[in-house]
Amino acid sequence: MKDQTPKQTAIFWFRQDLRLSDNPGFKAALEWAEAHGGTVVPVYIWAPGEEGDWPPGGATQVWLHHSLSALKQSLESLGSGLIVSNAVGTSKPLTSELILLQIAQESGAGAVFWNRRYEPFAIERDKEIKSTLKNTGLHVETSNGSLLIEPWQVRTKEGKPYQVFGPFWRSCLAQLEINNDLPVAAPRKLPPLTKIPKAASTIEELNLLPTIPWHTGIVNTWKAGEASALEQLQKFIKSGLGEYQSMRNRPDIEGVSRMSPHLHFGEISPRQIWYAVKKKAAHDKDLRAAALSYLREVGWREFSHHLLYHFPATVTEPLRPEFRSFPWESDKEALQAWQKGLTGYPMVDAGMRELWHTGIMHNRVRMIVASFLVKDLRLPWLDGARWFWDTLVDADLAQNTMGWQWTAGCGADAAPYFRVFNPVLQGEKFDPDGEYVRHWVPELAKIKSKNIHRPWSAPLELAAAGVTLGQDYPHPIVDHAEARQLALAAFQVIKAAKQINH
DNA sequence: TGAAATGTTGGGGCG
DNA sequence: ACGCCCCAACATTTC
Repeated sequence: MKDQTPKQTAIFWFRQDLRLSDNPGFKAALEWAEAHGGTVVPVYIWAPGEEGDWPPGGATQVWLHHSLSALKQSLESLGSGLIVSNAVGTSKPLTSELILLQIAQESGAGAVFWNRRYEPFAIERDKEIKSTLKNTGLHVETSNGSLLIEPWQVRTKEGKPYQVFGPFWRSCLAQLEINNDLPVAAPRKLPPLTKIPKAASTIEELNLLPTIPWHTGIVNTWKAGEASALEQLQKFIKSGLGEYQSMRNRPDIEGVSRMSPHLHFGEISPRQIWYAVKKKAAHDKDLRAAALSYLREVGWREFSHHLLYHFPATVTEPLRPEFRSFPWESDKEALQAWQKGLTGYPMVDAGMRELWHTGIMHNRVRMIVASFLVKDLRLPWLDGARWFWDTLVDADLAQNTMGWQWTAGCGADAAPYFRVFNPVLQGEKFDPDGEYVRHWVPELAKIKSKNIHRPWSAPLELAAAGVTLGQDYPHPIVDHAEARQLALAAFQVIKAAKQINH
């Protein structure tokens, strides 16, 4: 190759958008390449060191491994391929920036494309990379591939970011009625990947899978990748949407869409979901309410990104400053009991075990276990957030942060301090037959549903089932009624702190 | 996207 | 027959 080779190639940098359909950044790269008579080099860079304090957790890595494999296969089946680059484990430290520059040089690229991310450290890094690449004469273009509306495109009348979900979503809906691009179909074929850069690695070499195989539950529960995401969406729309409103809080029933990990990795876009659901509802008027209630949950995902973008400090700091003086406990044993699903509260333990085993936890149960950690045990919400970060396949900084701050009461539109979930009542209400508990806490499988959420109050039944509390299943690590009083008392402390600050 | 405490009402048992 | 008490059942208030 001569030095004067025209820069015809476009690099597309895959990040949290591991799909080919409705991928605006990828589409832009393809169009640029076509216009310049060149090709596209699809790239994925593994650089966990650039993820701030939140490098991908164990479950995330397992998912990523399989999602990258699926993506690579689709790219290859369309005549292209995926360049996988590893910034970790080499003798000299590499960065995404250096890797992109190197690939650009080797492939004679004239442009680099990607879809935007919204985590504070990612914004910072991407800004630097963009500036560096531009300074070397490259054309750089970024797109919105992950959200219905950009965080900065929704504002209150005073021009401020929203802190309450209701008006936020109303405003989004109004905008989306007027202006919402249709999803773009996947390309039917791709320009060939002619030259493999020297830095190219393999998915295997990223070492994303654990050496001790704890991840079989995840593998058996899920199928990562775009095809699986689209298939699951269709299945949900066909057979789950109608009952969504009535069943969405029932962890013992398949009542939810299970889109969250697919959305996190960008195997599907929220816009694809939006249009598929809208289309179904237009076809079947009876599904209108169900469709709105489901899309509202997609709205919470949008809201979380809005909050993360406008209040980046909330990743570690409470949005409400008075919570800095909340008297959190420090109890390693209690934290571990919670993590392992050994609190003695069946509903909490079932959730934590489901999480550990499958990488997911039903949303209703997330609220229950989170409330238990933060209010019954009074352990810091960040401890919970970090555990979820490591164990959830859908771990997403925006949603994780918002969710935990909501539960702790220190976030936007948060649960008021006095709202303390009773794990027994929540179990009786949302797992009325005890099937969810029976599945994840098999020690209690023989206990009748009347008592399964409070086994300690049924000594005869426990004896008949051969279960001894303290041996086969733990005693409750706290008394909920007492714990509630202590939580309410703890909140008086920050009430006082708020007074002093004002 | 709670739960507990407190207040109110009305039917039925009972002296 | 009547008033009194008890206590579900429901409503309201409080945390």
